[in-house]
Amino acid sequence: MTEIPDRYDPSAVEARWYPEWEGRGYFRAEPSAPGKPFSIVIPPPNVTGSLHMGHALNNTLQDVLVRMRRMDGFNTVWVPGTDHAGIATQYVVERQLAAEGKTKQDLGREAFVERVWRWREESGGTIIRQLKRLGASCDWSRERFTMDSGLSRAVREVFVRLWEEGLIYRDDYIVNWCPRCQTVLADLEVEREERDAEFVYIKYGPVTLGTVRPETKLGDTGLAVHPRDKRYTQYVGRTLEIPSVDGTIAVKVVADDAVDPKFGTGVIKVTPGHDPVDFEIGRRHGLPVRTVIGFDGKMTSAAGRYAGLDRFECRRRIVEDMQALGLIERVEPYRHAVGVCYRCRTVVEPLVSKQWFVRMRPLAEPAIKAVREGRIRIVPRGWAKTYYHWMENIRDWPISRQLWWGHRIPVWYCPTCAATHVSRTEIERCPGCGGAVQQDEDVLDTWFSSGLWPFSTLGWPDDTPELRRYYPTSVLVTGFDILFFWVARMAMLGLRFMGEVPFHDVYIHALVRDAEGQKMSKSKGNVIDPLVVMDKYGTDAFRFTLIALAAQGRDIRLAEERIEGYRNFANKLWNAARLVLANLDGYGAARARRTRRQEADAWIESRLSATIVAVRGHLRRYRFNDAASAIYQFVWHEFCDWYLEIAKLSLYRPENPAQRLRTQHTLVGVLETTLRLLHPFMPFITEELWQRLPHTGASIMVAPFPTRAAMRHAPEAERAMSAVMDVITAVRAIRGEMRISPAQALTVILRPAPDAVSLLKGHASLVESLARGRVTIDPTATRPRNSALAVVGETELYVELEGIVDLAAERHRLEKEIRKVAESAEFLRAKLARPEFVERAPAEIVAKERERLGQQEALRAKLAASLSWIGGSTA
RNA sequence: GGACGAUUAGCUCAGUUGGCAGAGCGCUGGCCUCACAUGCCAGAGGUCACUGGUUCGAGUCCAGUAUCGUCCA
Repeated sequence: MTEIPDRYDPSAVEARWYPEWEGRGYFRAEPSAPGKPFSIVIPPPNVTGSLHMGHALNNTLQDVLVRMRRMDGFNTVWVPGTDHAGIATQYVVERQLAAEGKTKQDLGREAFVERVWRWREESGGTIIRQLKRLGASCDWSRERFTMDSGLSRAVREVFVRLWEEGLIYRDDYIVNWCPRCQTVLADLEVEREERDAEFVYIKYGPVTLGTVRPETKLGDTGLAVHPRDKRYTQYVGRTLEIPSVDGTIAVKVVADDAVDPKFGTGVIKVTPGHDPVDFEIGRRHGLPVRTVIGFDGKMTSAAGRYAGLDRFECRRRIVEDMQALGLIERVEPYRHAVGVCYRCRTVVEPLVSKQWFVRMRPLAEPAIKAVREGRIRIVPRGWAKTYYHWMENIRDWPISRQLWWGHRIPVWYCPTCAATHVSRTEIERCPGCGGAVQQDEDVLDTWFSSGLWPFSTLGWPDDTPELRRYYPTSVLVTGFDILFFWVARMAMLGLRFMGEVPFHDVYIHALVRDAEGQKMSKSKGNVIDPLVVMDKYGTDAFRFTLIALAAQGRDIRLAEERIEGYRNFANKLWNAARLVLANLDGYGAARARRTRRQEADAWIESRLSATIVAVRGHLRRYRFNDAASAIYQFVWHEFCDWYLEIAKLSLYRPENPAQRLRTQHTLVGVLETTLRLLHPFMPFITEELWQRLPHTGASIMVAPFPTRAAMRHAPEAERAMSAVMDVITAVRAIRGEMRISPAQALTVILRPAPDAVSLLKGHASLVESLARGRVTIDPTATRPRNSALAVVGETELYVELEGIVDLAAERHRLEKEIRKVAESAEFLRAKLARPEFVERAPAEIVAKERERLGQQEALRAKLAASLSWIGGSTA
C-alpha cells in the first residue's frame, strides 16, 4: 500500500498519541471506580534532575506493569512526583547566585527559599516532561512534590509523633560534615573515593605510629593498642607527655578491641573529635573531645599556631614541622578510600555537633519481620539478605541538615525559660513563659519526607478514599542503590504510621552501565542520553531494549547495537502490519467467521496462545526480559517468518475466496491481539497500528490485555505444522548447502510414512511455494539417481540434482550429516550401556533415551545407504 | 579485612524443579523472492573459569582455588 511508508517513523506517531491519551483521561485514577486496585508510587526523581538511563529503565518497567494491569481491568493508579532534594537543589541555586556574585547569606533565609521555589517553578518540570516523552502513563493530576503543603503536613505529623513516642532525640555526636555544603550528611550520603595519600610514621614518645591524617594530631587525647598486644601492655593506663610541634601534649594510653595489632605499628592515636572510630573509643574510655578543625574546614583556635589554616594546608605544614623536629620516622605512599560528599565530592570531615536523631531499632524490627514473613516480597530474593544485614546492624539516623531548603524542624526554643517545644503548628510565644521563641535553624533530611511517600502522596494524615483504596501499594520498582536510603525507611515508617506495609512487592532492578561495564557518569563522559536515543531510534525501540536487557540480578550493559536491533524489530512489526493492511480488500469479519480454519490458522493462533501465557507468566514474576523475548520470538520468527509467508499463498493466489477470507481473518485477529500483548512494552507503534486495523474500542490503551482464552490452544495443529515446516526447512537446507540459486526451482519427491501421507498432501502447495520446487508425494517412491536425500522424522525426501549440481557436493553434505548423527547415537549408546543409568534413572527418562537412540540409528542407516547409493564410502 | 555477586559462542548476555547448551549482535555462503536490505534463506562457532565432591546423570547442587566486580568496614 503506497500510503503507508515502508519505514516506521516514530517521531510523528509518538508526538501524536501521548497528548491524545492524556487528554482523554486514560491515565487518571478514580478511587470509587470498580476493579481490584493496582497502585504504584513512582520513586520520585530529584526535582533538579533530568532523565538518565536509570530513570528510563525504572519508569519503563513501571509503565509496563501499570499498562498491563490497566488493560486487565484493574483500578490502576500510578502516582508521580518529585523530591525536593535538599542538598542538590540548594547547591544548584547557590551556584546561580555565585554567578551573580552573591551568596545565600546576602539574600537571607526567607528570600533564598523564595528564590529556590522560583527556580523550581521555572526549571523543576524538566524530568516530568521527559517522563512523558518516555510514554509513562502516570496520573499527572496526582503529581506530588515533597515540599507540597500536604506532604509537609505529613512530615511534621510524623516528626511530632516520633518525638512523643520517644523515638526522636537530640544529642552530641560525631557526624559526617561537608565543609562545602555546610551540613551534616548521613553515613549513606558519604561515598568512598580512592585517593593517593601519605602514610606518615610519627615518633610518638616511646612508640611509633602511622597515620594519614597528621593534622589531627593536634586533637589527640589518647593512644590505643590492642588489649592482647604484649608489645605495649606496659603503657596501658598511663598518661604520656608527648613532645610535639607545639610543645607537649598529654595522651592517655588505653586498650581497645577496635585496634588491629597487625596494621601499621599496632598503635593508633585517638582523636575523638575528628574520627568516628576514635569517638567511640573515646566514649568507652572517657577521653575528652578536642576539636581542632572547624565547620569551615579550617583549623580552630585550639590548634594553636596552626589556627586559621585550611585542614589540608595544615597537614602539609605539620609534616614539615615535625620533619624539622625529627619526629617523623618515615613516609610511605598509601592509597585509600576517603569519604566524600555524594553531592559535591568534597572530603567529608567527621565533627562532633548537636544533631537530631531517630532511634532506628524499634522501627527496624517490624520492618525486618514484614520481609521475613513475606508481607513484603523482595524480588529478586537475593536482595533480602542485604536488607536484613543492614537492618539488623542499623544505626540511629541523623535527620537534621544544616540547609535552608527543606522541611524546617518543628522545634522551638525559648531563650527565656530554656524550654524546648515540639509542635505541629507554628509557635511564636513560649507556652510556658510567654516569651518569644526561636525555631530550630535546621531542616530535615530529604529522605525523611520521601520515606513517607507511599502514604503522604495518598493524603495521609487525613483518612482519604485514595488511602483506603490504594494503600498498601502493589509494587515498588527501584534500583538497589536506594534500598537503604529509601525502601527500608518507607517500610519502617509505613508500618509505624499506617500499621501496614507500604508495598506488597519490591522489584529491584539493575544498574545501567555503558557497553564496557562502567557506571555512566558525567565526569567519565560515557553517558548515553536517553533523549538522544529516543530521537534516534524511537521511544518504543528504546523501551524494548531496556526491558529485554532487564534480566534479574545483573547489571545492564547498554550498547547501541542492541537498540538498533530493536528499532529493526519495530520496523519489522510495522511492515508486517503493512502487508496485512494492504490485503484487506473484501474482508468482513462476520462472513469470515463462517469459513473453515486451516491448519496454519490453527497453528499460529495456538502459538500466540502459548505466547500470551508465557508473557503473562513472566510478567507476574517480574521476568521482563523473558517476556520481551517471548513476544519478539513470536512476532518475528513465527508470525513474520512463517505465517505471513503462508498467508501470501491464499492472499495472492487464492484457490478459493473462502480461504482468502479466512486468512484475512486470522491475520487481523492474530495481529490485533499481538498488538495488545505488545502494547505495555511498545505503547506508541502498537496504538498507531491498532487504530488502522479493524478493532473495537477507542484506544488500545484501554482495550483488554490478551488472556489465554483469546486464542485456542491446538496441539494437534502445532505438531502437524511443525512436521510440514521441517520438510520445508530440509529442502531449503539442501539448497543452501549445495549453493543452489533460489531462482532455480527444484524437483522434490516426498516419501512419507503412511500416517503422514494426507498431512503432506494437504500441504504440498505450501512446501512447493516456501521451498521453491515441484513436489511429488509418493509413499512407494524410490530414490532417483543423482538426488540429495534428507530424512525428516519418518519421511524421506529426495531432491533431484541432475543437471543442477554435481554429486560430490551431496556426498560431502551426507558425510557431515552422518558424522553428526553417529556422534549423537554413540553418546546415547554409551549412556544406555551403563547399568546404573538404566537401573536408577526414572523409567520415562530411560525410555525416552532408548527411543532417541532408535531414531538416531535409523537415521544413520538411511543416510549411510544414501551415501553408498550415490557412490560414496560410508566409512 | 568482611559480605554478596559474576565467570556459558568472537562480543553482550539468557538458561525457573539436575535429563543432548540458547538468544541478539558479529562472522561465512547465497539472495534486491510483489511487507520489510532496519530485509530473506542457509551455515559455522562452546572442555559452560579451574580442582574436587554428591548423583545413574551437573552449566545447574556442595566445598575449595583463581580472576573480575559491587557493597560494607
